[in-house]
Amino acid sequence: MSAPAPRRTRIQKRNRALILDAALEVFSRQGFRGATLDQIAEAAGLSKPNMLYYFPSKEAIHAELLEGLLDTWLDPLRGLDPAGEPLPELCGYVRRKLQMARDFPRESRLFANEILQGAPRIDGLLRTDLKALVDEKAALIARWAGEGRLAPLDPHHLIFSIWATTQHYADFAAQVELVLGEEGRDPFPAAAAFLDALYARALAPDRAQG
Amino acid sequence: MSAPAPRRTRIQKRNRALILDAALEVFSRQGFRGATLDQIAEAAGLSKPNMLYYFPSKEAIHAELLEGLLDTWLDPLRGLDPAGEPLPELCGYVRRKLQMARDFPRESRLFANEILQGAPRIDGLLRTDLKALVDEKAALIARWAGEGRLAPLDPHHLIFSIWATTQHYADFAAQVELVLGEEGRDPFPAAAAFLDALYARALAPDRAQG
DNA sequence: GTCTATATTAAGATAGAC
DNA sequence: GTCTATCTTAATATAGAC
Repeated sequence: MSAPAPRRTRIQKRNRALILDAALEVFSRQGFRGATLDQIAEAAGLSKPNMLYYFPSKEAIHAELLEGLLDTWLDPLRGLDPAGEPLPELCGYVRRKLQMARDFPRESRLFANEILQGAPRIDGLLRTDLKALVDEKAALIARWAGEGRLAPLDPHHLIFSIWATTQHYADFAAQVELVLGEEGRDPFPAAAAFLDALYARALAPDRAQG
Repeated sequence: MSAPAPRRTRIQKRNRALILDAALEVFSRQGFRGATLDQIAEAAGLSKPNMLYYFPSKEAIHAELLEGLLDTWLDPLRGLDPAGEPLPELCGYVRRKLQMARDFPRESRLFANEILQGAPRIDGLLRTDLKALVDEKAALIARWAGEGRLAPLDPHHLIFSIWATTQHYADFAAQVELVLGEEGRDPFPAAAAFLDALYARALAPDRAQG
């Protein structure tokens, strides 16, 4: 489906990477319309015309970021293993997803910005790739619940809750930091412990009745 | 602290309300920088200069929206009653917060946009009003947990998880709709049932050990 | 590949008539 | 209170020299 990777010189690779990194920084904070090429060029350390030598337009830069995003973003869910034990599998998923929020907060915010706006530029990918994967994993979770190996919770909404609780630490980091009031301190260890306990409790299957 | 409410004619009240409603619509989707006065004026059904007769600037419109927001937004948490039963109190809080997301999705997105950008315009209010209320209610939850009437979960992170899971249905509505694939249908009843079950399970106190 | 200079449109805001 | 016209700056993008 994707075009073949074009051959690029070292300098092209370097500058494209600089631009994409700078654009991620700016788009993830300001959204598409709020970001300006000036801000991105400055963050990349390039002149605006030089930046536009590498990408034809603002839209093209944004599109390239979004394109690469969803695949990485769904990796943790892909890793949910039908052959594993339900409870550890789901707790592992939560842990991986939280780790993504910690390691890639800008990607999380870029995605959040896009969805907040109504997903105008990523709608197609969500309808196909995202929905297919979620439906597949929701079916797996439903099967586990049906076998009594997991609490009987709506699988789609369970996945939503995992997305929400983990991405919260990237998307709402400013608020988390202010509320916890320990502004230098890393909130992720406590978040990981909390989420593990939350889901371990909520997902444990009902005891077999006599 | 607030200035006294200025006296206003009927036409002033009507037009200010039209402008604020239109601005909420636009700011909540596009963020502060992404929104334009042209979009807001058009949505309000007023000319741009006429709109600027009622508000001195774009910033002033946005500031007025944010100012009114936090109070309403925190009402559900304020309702957490120290005299009530812990489990029903918390489930009631979740229910009220979800109801807010359903009834005021634009307010939720406005808030989300502001935090995503690093809370530049609402930082002060969060440090004072928000933090004070959260700390107060977290202490209450900690007390309940200490008395064995609630599961021993970190109260601050518990509150974060409730914010995240409920606001998700407003902020990420586009994605929720696409993933559920029933595009006309209201996802809130199922969400309410799921969240009630999730928190009822997770928050139930450990059984007393012999 | 990179730069300066600039064309073009959009956006925030104001002037002044009515 | 509302409008048309307009000022000013910012923003996307391009031309063309080096």
